[in-house]
Amino acid sequence: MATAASNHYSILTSSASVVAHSEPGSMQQTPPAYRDAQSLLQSEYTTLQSSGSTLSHAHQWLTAALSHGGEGSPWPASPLGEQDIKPTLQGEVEELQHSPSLTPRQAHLVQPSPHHDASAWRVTTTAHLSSMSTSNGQSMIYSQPGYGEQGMHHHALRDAHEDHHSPHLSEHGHPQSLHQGHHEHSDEDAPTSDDLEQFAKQFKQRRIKLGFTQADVGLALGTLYGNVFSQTTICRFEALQLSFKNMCKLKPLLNKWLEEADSTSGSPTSLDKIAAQGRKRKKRTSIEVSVKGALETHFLKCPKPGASEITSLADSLQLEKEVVRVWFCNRRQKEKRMTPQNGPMPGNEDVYGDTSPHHGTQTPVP
DNA sequence: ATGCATGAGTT
DNA sequence: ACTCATGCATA
Repeated sequence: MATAASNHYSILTSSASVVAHSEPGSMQQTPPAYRDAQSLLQSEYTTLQSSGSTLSHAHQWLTAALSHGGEGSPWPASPLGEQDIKPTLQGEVEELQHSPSLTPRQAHLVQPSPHHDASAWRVTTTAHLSSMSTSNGQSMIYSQPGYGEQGMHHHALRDAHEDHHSPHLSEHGHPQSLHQGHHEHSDEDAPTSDDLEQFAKQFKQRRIKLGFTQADVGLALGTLYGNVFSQTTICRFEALQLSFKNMCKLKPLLNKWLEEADSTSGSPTSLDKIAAQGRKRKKRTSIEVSVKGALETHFLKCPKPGASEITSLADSLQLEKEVVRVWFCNRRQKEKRMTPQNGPMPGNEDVYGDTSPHHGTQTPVP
C-alpha cells in the first residue's frame, strides 16, 4: 500500500539509442555525434488504472500529499521554486559578442506584437506562400534585425511600461493579413503565421542536419542566453504547437542559436550537461479512453464548465476534481493552438461563446 | 510527440 | 478560477 507512495525518481542520463522514429523523410538518421538523453527511465510507476473495476483512485496523491512521509511530501504544496528553476533571468544581457550582419539595436522595448489575440492563428494561411522555392529549404533567409540581445524582458520596471494593448480596440475578425500589405522584410516586429511556419520548418531541417536533438537545442539556448528550454518546447515550436505569441517570443532565440550552430558547426561544441535536480511531481494521471471520450463530449457541450459542473463531472467519472479541471484547461489550450487536431467527434459544431470567434480547421501540418 | 501538471500573471 | 508558457513523465 504505502509502497506506491515512495516516489523517488532517479535521473540517469543513460545514452540509449533511440532509433524509433516514425518519420521517413524529414527525420533522418541521428548523427553519431550527439545523443539525446531523453530516454531516462520511467519504470517506477505502475499505472493503477485497473480496467474494469471502478476503484477509487481519486485520492492517491492527495493522501500522499497530506501525510508527511519520511523525507518530505511528494510534491510540495507550497511552491518552493519547483521546476521553474531558470538559472538566470535575462536581466540585461547586452552582450553583443558577435553580430556580423546585425544592425545596431533599435532599442526596442516591446514584445513582438501584442496586437492580435493569438487566436487568429493560421486561419488565413496558405493563401500566398509561394514566393520562394522551399524545395531545398537551405537557402532561406532568417534575418532578424532588431531582436537578438533584447530578447524579452517584461518585468523589472514597474513604472515605465507601455506594453499595454489599446483598450479601445475592438476585436476585428481579421488576422495579420491586413496590416501586412506594406512590409517588404520578412519579419521585423510582427512575424506572420507564414513566417513562423517557414522558420519552424527550416529550423528543424537545419537542426537535424547539424546533428542536434531538440533537447540539445533547449540546453544550448540555456547556456547561450540563459533561457533553458526543454525538448518539449522545442518540439512544439517545430510543430507549431504553440500560441502565436509564444512562437514570436521563441523565434529570435532559436534564430540566434541557428546562427551560432551554423558558425560553429565544426568547432567543438561545449556540451554542458547539467544534471537535473531531484523533482517530485505528481504522477501523471492516465485517463482511460472512455473517460476521455466523455470529457470531450462535455467539452464540446461546454468548454468552460463551472466549479460545480466540474465537481459533478468528476464525480461521475470518478476522477479528481483537479484532474478534470486541468483537463479542461489543457483542452482549451489545445484548441487554441494552431494545427487543430480536432478529434473525430461526431457532430461537433464549434460554437461556444468564447472570445475566439473563429478557429482554423485545416490539416496543413506536413 | 503528447498528455497531464505546475505556477505566474490576469481578470 | 482562468489563461498562458513551459515541462516532466509517457506512449
